[in-house]
Amino acid sequence: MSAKEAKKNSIIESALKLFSQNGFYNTTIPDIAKSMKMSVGNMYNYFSSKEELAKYAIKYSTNIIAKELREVNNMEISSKEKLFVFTHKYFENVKKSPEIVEYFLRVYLSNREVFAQGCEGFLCVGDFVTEVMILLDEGAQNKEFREQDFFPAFGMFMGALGGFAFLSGENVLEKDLLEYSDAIADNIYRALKHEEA
Amino acid sequence: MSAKEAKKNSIIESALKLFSQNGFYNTTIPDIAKSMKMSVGNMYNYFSSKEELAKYAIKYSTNIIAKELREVNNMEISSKEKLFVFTHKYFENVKKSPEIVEYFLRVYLSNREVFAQGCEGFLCVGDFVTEVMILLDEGAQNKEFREQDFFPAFGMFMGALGGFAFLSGENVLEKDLLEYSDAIADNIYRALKHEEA
Amino acid sequence: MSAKEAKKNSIIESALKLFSQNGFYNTTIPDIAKSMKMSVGNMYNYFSSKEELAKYAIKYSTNIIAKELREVNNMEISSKEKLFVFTHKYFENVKKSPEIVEYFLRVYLSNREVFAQGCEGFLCVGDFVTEVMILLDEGAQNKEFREQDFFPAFGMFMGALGGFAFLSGENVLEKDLLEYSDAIADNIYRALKHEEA
Amino acid sequence: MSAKEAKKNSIIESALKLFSQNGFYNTTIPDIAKSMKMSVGNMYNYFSSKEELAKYAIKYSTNIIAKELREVNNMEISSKEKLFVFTHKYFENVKKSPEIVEYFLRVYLSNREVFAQGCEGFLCVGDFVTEVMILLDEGAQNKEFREQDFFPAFGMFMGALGGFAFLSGENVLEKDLLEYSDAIADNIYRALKHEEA
DNA sequence: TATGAATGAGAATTCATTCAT
DNA sequence: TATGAATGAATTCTCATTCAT
Repeated sequence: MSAKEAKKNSIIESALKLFSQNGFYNTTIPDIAKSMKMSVGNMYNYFSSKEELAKYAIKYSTNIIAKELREVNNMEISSKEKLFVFTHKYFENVKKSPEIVEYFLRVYLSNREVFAQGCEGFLCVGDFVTEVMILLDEGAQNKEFREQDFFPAFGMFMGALGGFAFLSGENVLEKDLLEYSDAIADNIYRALKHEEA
Repeated sequence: MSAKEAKKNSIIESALKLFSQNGFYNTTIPDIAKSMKMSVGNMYNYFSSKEELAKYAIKYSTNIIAKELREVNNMEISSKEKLFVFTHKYFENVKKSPEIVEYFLRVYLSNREVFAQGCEGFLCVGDFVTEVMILLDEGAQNKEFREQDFFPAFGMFMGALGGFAFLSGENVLEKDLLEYSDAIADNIYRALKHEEA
Repeated sequence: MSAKEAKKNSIIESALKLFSQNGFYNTTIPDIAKSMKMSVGNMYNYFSSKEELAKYAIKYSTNIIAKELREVNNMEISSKEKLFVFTHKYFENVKKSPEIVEYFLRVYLSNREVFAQGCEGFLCVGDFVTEVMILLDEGAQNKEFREQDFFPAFGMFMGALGGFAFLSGENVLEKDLLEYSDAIADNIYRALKHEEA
Repeated sequence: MSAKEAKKNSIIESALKLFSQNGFYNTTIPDIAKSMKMSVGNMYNYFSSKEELAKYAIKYSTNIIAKELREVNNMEISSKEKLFVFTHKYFENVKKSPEIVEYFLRVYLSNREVFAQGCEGFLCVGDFVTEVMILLDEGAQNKEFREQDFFPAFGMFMGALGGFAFLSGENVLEKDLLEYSDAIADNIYRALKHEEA
């Protein structure tokens, strides 16, 4: 990775944090520049616009989560176990780097206009969606999960994880985030599993 | 309801639509005024600021959904049936008036700074949260649902419904929204129910 | 003319002066606002962009010159006399309101990109071009002027008048502008007239 | 000419093209550097500022036209013939290298502020002006041209040629530029010549 | 109540120029 | 001589809010 690439990534990480904390429209380029201790003008040597930066950021954060799930998918364990392991890793991530998931929830999902050009369909989050599909497909082929339409299963999986990350961000939870991990994985598992499984 | 109250509500409905379509920061007061065929100045006779209007809007839309769920809660049917009936009504709402749910998902959940003062905790969405609690509590007391922590159950319920409304808004679904209703209610039910139920 | 129309015209006049003195790119919206003693934001209640203002200005200044020439064209005098009378009136204008002609020469002719959209062909200066055509055509029909292609005659007419306005703007002339009027009209007339005329 | 001189000239030629196409303010130093395949920083080893480059460019383009006219002035032909020959050569230039004349018309004449320091009076275009003076003076001494003030004669000569180059640049001409050459030279000649000539 | 002109503090972006390498 | 990252002031345009009418 060239020095310029490294700096680009470093800017993305800073932007990710600021965007997820303050929102896209309340984060200014000077804010990001200041957090990087660089000048406003120089920012534009790395990204041609604020929107472009936001698009790089969603790809960056998606890759991190996708990589996590890919590793789990590659493990030699049952689909049920994969569900529990990934849920746990996911919440660890939310605890350690909340900006990654919050960026997805609060910036990407909510500011369609920013990502309209260049992130059509699942273009910018496809890596992660693909891994979720793999997890669900495998489980169905194993007979661990019921056969069901992709969308309800996907919506339930993402909704349960995303919804909880939201609650965590709102600081309304009474216990540590990780203490809920198994209960949530269990809910998802029960929703997906074969009746008699 | 006074004439003024009626006009206020009419402004809220217009704002709800515009905010949910274009986002809070891409909807201007002149936009709202124009959609109401009234002057900007006059808008301020009804709401003291854009933020105040946004707060009224979240209460307004929450009430609609809460009322829907309250009616279901008051029915003389099993908790399982309540789940299915409400899910169906919810998706009917999403189809008929997507702005109500989209406002919650894309404006309220994603622009914390706007609602920070005045909507602390569940202050602005409490009516709905309360009804969800009632639904879950009753199910547990019936022994239809397992005993479990409120948050995982709540997050899963909201996440599954919210997540699907998102997918619907993204136009990625292959079938009509209502055709998914039972599958989603079923997923939620399976997650919540007693093992042997 | 509404009060708003009047103010619009007053802004155009101010802008015309500043643009012609300092050029399009060295005149800022704050400059124009300051010259009008109004705020920057309010400027945009009258013109949606700096370019739009520039386009209004070329139409405005063209109309003034075109009106002058139309009056001359309507006089009951020979084409030769029209040439002399208009040249004189034109230089009076250059002396009295140099911004009108200078805007044409230094802003309109030299910043094609600004006028590209909306002033195609002679769209924004057509009024004046039409009058020149009438003058030349009439002279040809009178047999006062030779038959010749429109473009060489037009280029010579405009070039001689425009070129001199430039020299005047450069402050290189030794005598008062008006003292050159007859000599210039005479040059143009000699170029256009019938040999034996 | 040293290697450095050669590169300087090569930069000037590139800049001339870009300035005349896009205008002074819409041509950036990075644009010029890119067209030269060199770095911005290195550009400043050749020219201390953008303005300095623009001043070199006007001298460069003036020299080309002046040289053309000087050659004609040195021919052993009548003043009338010189007028026709030069007009033809001038339009050949406009066709072959429009940037040279367009630079004069669209950059030099219209951006006084850029050339204010260093090109006072005719300092940067003097070579050409001198040759025009020689042409006009000789004609007057020959008795081919009328005695008349320098400025009206000069303005008409430059105006007719410049005006036509403009029309050519606007792509409004119906025939090939060179087909107008004699008609234009004829107009100029008729304006300047002795009555009985 | 109602109007819409007016304000002015910001926002994103550009670009001539410098400077460390 | 050559590179291109870095600087930061300047520019256009936006918009919530106010206020005279």
